[in-house]
Order: sequence, then C-alpha cells, then structure tokens
Amino acid sequence: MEQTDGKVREPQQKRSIELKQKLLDAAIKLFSEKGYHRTGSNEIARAAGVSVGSFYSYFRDKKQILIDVLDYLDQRMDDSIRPPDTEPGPDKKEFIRTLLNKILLAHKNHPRFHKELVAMQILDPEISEITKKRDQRTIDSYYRGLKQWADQMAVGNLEAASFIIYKAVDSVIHEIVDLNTGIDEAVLLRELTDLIYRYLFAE
Amino acid sequence: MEQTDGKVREPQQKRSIELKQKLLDAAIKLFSEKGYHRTGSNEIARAAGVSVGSFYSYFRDKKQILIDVLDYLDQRMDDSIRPPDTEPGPDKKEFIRTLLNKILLAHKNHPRFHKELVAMQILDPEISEITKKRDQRTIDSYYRGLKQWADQMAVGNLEAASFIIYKAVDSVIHEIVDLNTGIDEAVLLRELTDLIYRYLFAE
Amino acid sequence: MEQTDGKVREPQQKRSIELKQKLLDAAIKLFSEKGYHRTGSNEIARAAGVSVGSFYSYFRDKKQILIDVLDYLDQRMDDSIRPPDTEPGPDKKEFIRTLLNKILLAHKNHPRFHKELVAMQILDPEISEITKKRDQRTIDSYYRGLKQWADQMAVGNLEAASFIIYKAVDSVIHEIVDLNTGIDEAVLLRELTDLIYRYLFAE
Amino acid sequence: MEQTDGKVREPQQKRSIELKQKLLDAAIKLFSEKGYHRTGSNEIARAAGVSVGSFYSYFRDKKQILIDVLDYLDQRMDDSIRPPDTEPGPDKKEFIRTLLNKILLAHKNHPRFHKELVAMQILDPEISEITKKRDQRTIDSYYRGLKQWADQMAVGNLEAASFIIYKAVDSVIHEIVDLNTGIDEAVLLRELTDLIYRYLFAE
DNA sequence: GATGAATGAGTATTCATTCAT
DNA sequence: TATGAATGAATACTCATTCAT
Repeated sequence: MEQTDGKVREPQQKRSIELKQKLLDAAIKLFSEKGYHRTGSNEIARAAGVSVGSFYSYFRDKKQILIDVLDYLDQRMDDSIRPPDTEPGPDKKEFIRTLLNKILLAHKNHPRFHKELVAMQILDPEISEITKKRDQRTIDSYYRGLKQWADQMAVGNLEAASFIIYKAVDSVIHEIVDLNTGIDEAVLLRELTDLIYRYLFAE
Repeated sequence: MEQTDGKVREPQQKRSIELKQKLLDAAIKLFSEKGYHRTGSNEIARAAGVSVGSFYSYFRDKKQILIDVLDYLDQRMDDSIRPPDTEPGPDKKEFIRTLLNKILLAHKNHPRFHKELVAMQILDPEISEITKKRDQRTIDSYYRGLKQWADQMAVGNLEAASFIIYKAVDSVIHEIVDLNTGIDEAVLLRELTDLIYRYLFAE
Repeated sequence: MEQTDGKVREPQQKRSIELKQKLLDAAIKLFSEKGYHRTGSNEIARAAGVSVGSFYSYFRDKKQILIDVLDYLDQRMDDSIRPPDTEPGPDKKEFIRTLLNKILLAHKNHPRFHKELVAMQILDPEISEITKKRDQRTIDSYYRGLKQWADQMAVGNLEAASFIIYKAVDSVIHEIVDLNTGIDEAVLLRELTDLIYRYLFAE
Repeated sequence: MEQTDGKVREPQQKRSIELKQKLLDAAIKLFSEKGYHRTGSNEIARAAGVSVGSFYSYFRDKKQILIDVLDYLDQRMDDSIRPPDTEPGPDKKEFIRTLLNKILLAHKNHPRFHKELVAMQILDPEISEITKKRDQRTIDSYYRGLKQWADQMAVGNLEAASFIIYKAVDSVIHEIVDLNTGIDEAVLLRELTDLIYRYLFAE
C-alpha cells in the first residue's frame, strides 16, 4: 500500500492494472513474433496503445518487462512458455512419451520467444538467475515424480538424474524444433523416449 | 619470443600471421570477457595493439572474426572433442567416461566464449549455419564410432541416436560448466555416463 | 520571437515545424559554407541546437534533408524563377531582361549551396533525378510562355528551344555568379539578353 | 635539375618517367570508367602495376594526379577531354555545326570523367582554378575566331559573347549527353546551332 | 628507389530512456 | 498521471596517406 516514490509504480488502480496488462500482452505478442532483441520499447508501447512514458513508469527497463512477462506466464501456468509438469502414471513409457510431447508442443508455440530466451539466459545474468529458478522448479517436479518409481530404478542419484533428464530433453527438443535436422521427428522422439526409459529403468 | 632485430626477418608472411593471430587472441579474450555484442572492432584492434584498418584488412567483417575464431578454436579443440578412432576397448563404460571427460575439458577451456557462441547461434542465422555444420561433423564422427558396436546395441536408428547423444551430452556438460548446479560434478558425470551407456547397450 | 511562456502554446504541431525549420536552416547554412559532403548529420543537429535523434526523426536520411532543402528553396524561389504568366507586353527585350534579372537574383541567394547542388546532381543519381524534374517544370513553364509568341518566332522546335534556353541561361548565370569572369556583369546580361532575343525573334 | 628534397620527386630517369606515365594512364582509364571519386589511390597504383608508395612519390595527393592528368591531356591536345578549337571557315553555319559536333564528341568520349570534372570544379577551388584557365584558353580561341567576322556581327561585346557562347554550348551539350532529354539529339543540335548563329549574325 | 603493410581520423544511424508540458 | 518529442551515447567500416624494411 506504500507509495515509496521510487520510479516504477506498482499499479494500484484498476486502470493502471489494465494498462500494465496491455503492455504485457503486447510484449508477449511482439516477443513471440519478432523476438526480444528486435522489439523496441516504443514499439511495445505503441502496440499497447500507450505512450512510451507510461511504459517506463511500469517497467524500469526493457529487460524488466521481459522478466515480468516471464513471471506472468509462470503464474498463468502457461505451458507454452513454461517447462510443463506431468503426473506420472502407471505406464512408464507412456508417461515419458506424454511428457516429451508436452515439451515439444511448448517449444513449438513460441519458437522465436523461446529461442531468444535461451540467448538472454546466456547473455544476461539476471535472466539467467530467473530461468535457473524456473528450471529448478521443473527439475524438482521431475524429482518428485521419479521418486515414486525409485525402487524400480537403477539410477544412482535421483537429483542428478532429474537434472540431466531435464536438460537433455529440453536441448534435444529445442534442436528438433529449431534446426531442421534432416532426421524424422517421430524417429527422434522415439529414440529420445528410449534414452530416458532405459536410463531410468533398464537393468 | 620477440623478433624485432633478427637477420632477415621473414617479411610479410610471418608478420601477417602474427598480426592475425594477435587479433584472434584479442577477440577470444574480449568475446570471452564481454561477449561478442559488447565488443567493438576498434576495441579488438586496440587490444591487439593494432589499428582498425589492419583489423579490416584481415577480416571482412566483425562477424568474420567470430567465424575465424570459431575455426581456430575448432582446430585447437579437435582432438579433445572428437571421439578417438581407436578400436573401442572391451570396457565400454570406461570409453564413454573418457569421452565425456574430454568434452568437459573442451568446454572448460573457454566457458564464457562458449556461452556467447550459443547465444550468437540463436541470434544470428549465419553463425547458426556454421555451428550446425560443426555439430554435424561431430555427430558424424559419433555415428562412425557407434557403428562399430552396432551388433551389441538395442538402438533403433543410429543416426538419430548420434544426434541425440551429441545434443544431450553437450547441453548437460554446458550446464555443468556454466551454472553451478549444486550437484557434485563427479556425480553428474557418472549419471551422464550411465545415461549414454544404458541407452546404447542396455537390453 | 521566443514562445517560452505563452498561454496555450500550440503544442506539437508548432514546435515540430519550428524544429524542422531550424534543421533546414542549419543545413542550408552548413551546406552553403562547407558543402554537403563535408557536413555531418550530427553537425547539422548541433548547429540547429537539436539532438541527432531529432534530426533522424524529421529526416529519414542525410540525403533526405538535402532533398527537403531543395524543395524548400524551390518554394521560396518559385516566383523569381518562374516566368510571369501575365500577357507578355510589347517590349519583348524588356521582358527577357526582367526574367534574367529574376533568375540572377535567385542564384545569388544561395550561391555556394547552388554550386554544391550542381555537384551533387552529378555525383548522386537520386539527386540528379530530383533536379531533372525540377528543371523540367521550369522548362515546361518556359514552353508555355514561348507558345504565346509562337507566330512571331523563327524557332523550329519550341520544346527544344525551351530546353536550350533554360540550360544556357542557367549555366551562364551560374558562371556569372560563381566565377569572377573579369567581364562586367551588366555587359554579360545584355549579351545574354541579346542571345535569347535574337534566337527567338530574329528573322 | 635541382633535387630539393621536398616529398614529390620530378621523375628524371627514364624508368621514373615511364612509371609516372603508367600511373597517369591508369588514372585516365579508371577516372573515365568509374569517375574520380570512386577511384582509390591504391587502385590506381595496382592498375599501373606499381606500389602505392610509388604513387605518393610522384603525386603529393590524390588530387594532384587529377591535376596532372588534366595537364597531360591538355598537352596531348586530347580533344576528347579538352574543349576543342576549330578554325573558322567561310561558311559560318557550317563552322558552328562542326564546332558543336567536336564538342559533342568530346563529351561522349569520357562522359563519366567529364561529369566528375564538373563536380570537382565546383567542389574544389584548386581544380576550379585550373579548369577556369583551360576554359579561358578556349574562350580566347573563340574570341580570336569571332574577331575575323567582327564586321558582320551585331554583337556588342565580343569578349562577353565568346564567354557566353562557350558556357551555353558546353552546358547544353553536357545535358544532351548526360541526361536523356527525351528530345531528339539532332533537333537539339540544330536549335543550338541556330541559337549561336542568330546571336552572332542575325540583324 | 620501391614496396605494401599498417595507420586512424572521420561519420551515418539506432533506440533505450527522459522530462517538459 | 499520461504523453511523445527529444535525447545522445554507442559503433562498424573506408580509404588517403605513411614509413619501416
């Protein structure tokens, strides 16, 4: 409720909240279409039907709106940009297959945004910190999922396994979506499924 | 190491090569420290103790020096990044472990630069094209290596397997080197070894 | 002339126009003094008491401000450079004399800039295209003027005549203004008048 | 014969003279093909099969070689770049026609070089001085030619007339060659001939 | 003399951010 | 509060000229 007059206002009025949302929506749209780097702050403001001045009263930075977009999508549990969770079922292979398909779909929804995010994550420590946390949540959920099968697995360290699986799957799927590998997507997915399955359950 | 007052001082050839090397070294250093985008061509030249003019007589473009740096590092990394052609010994796990360690070492040589490169690859189509080719060469060598064990493997599609293994290993090792995962490196490497081993040889 | 504290200060419109005008004025001044090529866009902005950013929000290009300057001067010169539509009086020689004097005056307004323009016209195809059109408009107006005396003239082709007269008069007057010919200006003007007069009306 | 060690050497040995000539020839060729501005000093040297260093021991400046080229062509009486003379014969109209054709030809031989020269003349005072002298020589020759017909002419001031005729003819012909006027060249030439003829001889 | 590798001043343009109204 | 006009730092590349060999 405080109004500490630092520069960036936390929107308290309905109008303000609407305005900020408009800016977030415009940013999501533009980042997805053209990527973060090719999108200017003036452009976002214009697309939101708002002045640049307003943009900068809601977001300290151009970077800040990216961070806020990330947060927002996380809160909306938007699987299309957030790494998706999946509840483990009885059929292990089916479970893995489903998980992979979800991730694949997520990558395919906002490919440009997704790509840029990886770059940003590398280029900018602040973004890196945020995505690391996001990733960690996903890895944790994998960990919790895997624990349920702990007694059937040959895996030595479940934490490490969760981490490795997440990173391996994410990067391979990223490449499938982004590059044209020349290899059939279905084949790649099948092999990727095998990779995970055997790692976890092969004796 | 100085060659300022020798007798015949092999004139152009040598000086030129030294100069180009100075520029490449300066570029590697600066790209690693500040990233490609934040490094100016004037800056590289100054760091190499050379004029901008010289910079542009050795490299068409700012992008060109990045490409040349890539090539240069490729050549210096070759042995570490390429799986040995030697007959794979009886201990397959040992073989994989050795391979991973080599890759890990390669990544540790220029960690920041490696990161930048991944970002560039995403942001710039030309760089993307180059690294795709680089990657493909590595994947091909994996493919040739794996074929030697073809009869002992449960893998359906060897091409896809090579691709997946490369991407998975590369990204996981990248994360090991880059992020501090909080998980012991040795443990991660062991699990990664298991991942590959079981994928390939588990029945 | 200042408008810093008036009442309602017509906001954008007026300020914008003033700013653009300041830039145009600065450009005319600098182009005239140092020539187009030796004048930088930053310099024009500084001379106009404005930022480079503003320069580029009013003019796409450095070339664009040259083009706009051309247009601007055209508008201010129009009356002087265009032969009056009034019925040509009985004294044809007097009419030509008046016309020449007007052109002379126009040339004397921005002599250095005029020179630069001729050079640009030669060096730059885009400028060449623009001035060709400008010239053509003038030539057309000459043509319309000459037609009124068509029955009293010995000229074979009125179009060609208009073209030749324009180019001849323009270049000679240009030289009168620019070079110091060592010949009395009045004498040159008299001879030029004769040139045109006899060409048109001598039997 | 002095060897005052200012920077630029006057070539005294046969080899030197040949070298300078090679450079002049290369410059003429390149200036004609691409114009002065688009031709680099390194390029001229290379085309002459000589080092840049040598270029700068024969010519203080890039501008200097242009000046020397002009001188050289003047000495060779190369009508293709120098304003041509013509001896007045008995048939006045024929004389004018011949003169115009010579000038036309000259302009058509090195159109690019010719154009650039006009620009240089405007942009650079030193070049301006030189071409003014060149022009004056031509104007003088016109003057001498016209004097022979002095008693048959209505012209008031022969000096001014020579000047005007030269400038008018040169500029009109320049435009004929350079721009595409859309008017038939033969028609323009006929009218231009009439312009001169009537000016001089019409009663 | 000759070479040609090296020099480095010079310049148009973008875009995140500010601040007067 | 909102506006959007104004800001200005930052940056790749060229080419005439020099000078060490």
